[in-house]
Amino acid sequence: MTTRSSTDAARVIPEATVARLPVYLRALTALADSGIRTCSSEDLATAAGVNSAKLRKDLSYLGSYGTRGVGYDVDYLRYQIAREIGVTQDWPVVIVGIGNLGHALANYSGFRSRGFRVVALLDADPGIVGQTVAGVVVRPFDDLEEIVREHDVAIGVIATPAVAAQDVADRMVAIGITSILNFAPAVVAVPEGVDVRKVDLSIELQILAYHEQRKANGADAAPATDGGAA
Amino acid sequence: MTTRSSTDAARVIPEATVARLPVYLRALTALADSGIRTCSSEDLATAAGVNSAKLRKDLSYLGSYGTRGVGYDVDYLRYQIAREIGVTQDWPVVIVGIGNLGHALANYSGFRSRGFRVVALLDADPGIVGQTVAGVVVRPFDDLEEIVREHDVAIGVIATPAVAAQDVADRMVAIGITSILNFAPAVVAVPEGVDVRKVDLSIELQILAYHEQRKANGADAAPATDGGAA
DNA sequence: AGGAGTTTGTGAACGCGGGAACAAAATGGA
DNA sequence: TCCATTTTGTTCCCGCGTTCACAAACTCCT
Ligand SMILES: NC(=O)c1ccc[n+]([C@@H]2O[C@H](COP(=O)([O-])OP(=O)(O)OC[C@H]3O[C@@H](n4cnc5c(N)ncnc54)[C@H](O)[C@@H]3O)[C@@H](O)[C@H]2O)c1
Ligand SMILES: NC(=O)c1ccc[n+]([C@@H]2O[C@H](COP(=O)([O-])OP(=O)(O)OC[C@H]3O[C@@H](n4cnc5c(N)ncnc54)[C@H](O)[C@@H]3O)[C@@H](O)[C@H]2O)c1
Repeated sequence: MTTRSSTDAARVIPEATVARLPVYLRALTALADSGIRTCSSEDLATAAGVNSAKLRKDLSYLGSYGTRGVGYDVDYLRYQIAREIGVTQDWPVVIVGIGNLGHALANYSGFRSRGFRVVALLDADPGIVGQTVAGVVVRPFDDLEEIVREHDVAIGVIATPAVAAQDVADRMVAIGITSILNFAPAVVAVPEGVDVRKVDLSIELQILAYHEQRKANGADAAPATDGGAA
Repeated sequence: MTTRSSTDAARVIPEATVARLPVYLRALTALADSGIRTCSSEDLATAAGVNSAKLRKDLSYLGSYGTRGVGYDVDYLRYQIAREIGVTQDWPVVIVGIGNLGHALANYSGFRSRGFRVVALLDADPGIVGQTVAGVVVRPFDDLEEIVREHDVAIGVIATPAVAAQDVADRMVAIGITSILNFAPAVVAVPEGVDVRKVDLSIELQILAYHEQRKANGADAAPATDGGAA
């Protein structure tokens, strides 16, 4: 049915590569915006902050879209990557939990420009339901099923407090959502076939703190005194 | 072999392990909050959403803090991990770019409870400077140096538009910040010795979209009935 | 046309991380 | 005291991902 390429059989793209494709896409868009029509793997790798060999290998999983001795056509490669990722059309997305973070997400213009469309904002708090955020009226959480069916939503965003995250995820899964982006600092368990990705500010900061501490101790050589082996 | 105390140098913790320690810490806090004093690696692994063998190996990099046949003392292990990460005291943090996202970050209570303290909010827009956000007055970006020196800040958060990210990062690095958490969808280059971690909503969504697309296309390529369930 | 220069695509080597499996250590009961 | 049970800490193995290095392919200049 879809653009089923005749040449490719069982093309499996490594997960690490998949995670970098959006970065390449962003870099290509930046290049295109500055009027550049063609670039080498070296150019693009620099813009994307990776090694050029890695970039070439990553792109090789998609196909041979470059020209030896020349490089890559920026627009063409950008389209190919967008197609591979699946963002040539917009994906409908629902956001659950319209608190501090939910407001910021609702107002985020980057959704639209990167292949996503927020079709609904949902919250369980009657005090928030009915408010207009970013031009969209917040609807009760119980409308989730109706909305998901109506817009054929496959991707849900959780921006509720941690205690509610698992419940919200369960409801999403029950209704047919198969991809979840979780901002709550909680591990959410989902059945096979459902993807969950997490964005956790505190974890990122703590990783930075760890390295920061090591930098400090490297000069200092004075780790905290340990209570000793009991 | 013998669990020499923590003052031993040469203890190199794999990056993948470092990234999971905060998750263990969170899980341990949750266990402690529900009154559990002791747990097995299996219990903790379940709470953290990982394999128990991996958990044990991760913890073994820190030392031998468990008791065979018994498990781990929740509070003790929690302290050890917190100490290893470096969050037994608070790290001062500055946030640059107090727009939609910056507001949400400023209002985020999770900073304080997880080892971080927001010492300043900065913005370049005179219309935003002087406003009070989360009880803190937004200061001009040019005050960065003064603030960093005064509070000995090592960690900076970038929540500006993408075009400003590199400039802000450069200023931060010049002033002595050595760890950056970047929310802007841009690759920021920094000198050796400075750590940058990125949080990118669009990338996460695009990764989900890729897999979502594969699930949809899988109908014509998938081998019979394994299809996602099971 | 042919050679020099460029740049891609990929084969191969290597190191890191994940997971199974097991020996070592601690508890508790007979 | 001694043995069965539990659970940790560690070893071994395998697969994935990164990087190097180079042949193939293309352009451009003479
Ligand atoms: N604010 C930040 O910058 C930030 C940063 C990182 C992580 N987080 C995490 O993101 C989540 C949201 O943070 P926040 O600051 O926006 O919190 P918040 O309390 O301001 O907002 C949470 C919203 O979720 C709604 N909610 C609660 N239970 C719900 C349920 N069962 N179904 C639907 N909606 C429900 C609440 O009514 C509220 O509007 C939290 O888990 C927080 O830890 C926030
Ligand atoms: N809003 C979201 O939910 C969201 C989600 C993901 C990523 N992001 C990214 O986070 C960043 C901020 O998003 P936002 O929605 O808050 O944008 P915003 O435009 O609302 O806020 C940006 C703020 O940065 C300030 N600023 C601009 N240049 C500056 C400079 N050189 N120095 C200091 N401050 C400067 C502006 O005055 C403004 O207050 C953007 O890069 C955006 O792509 C936002």
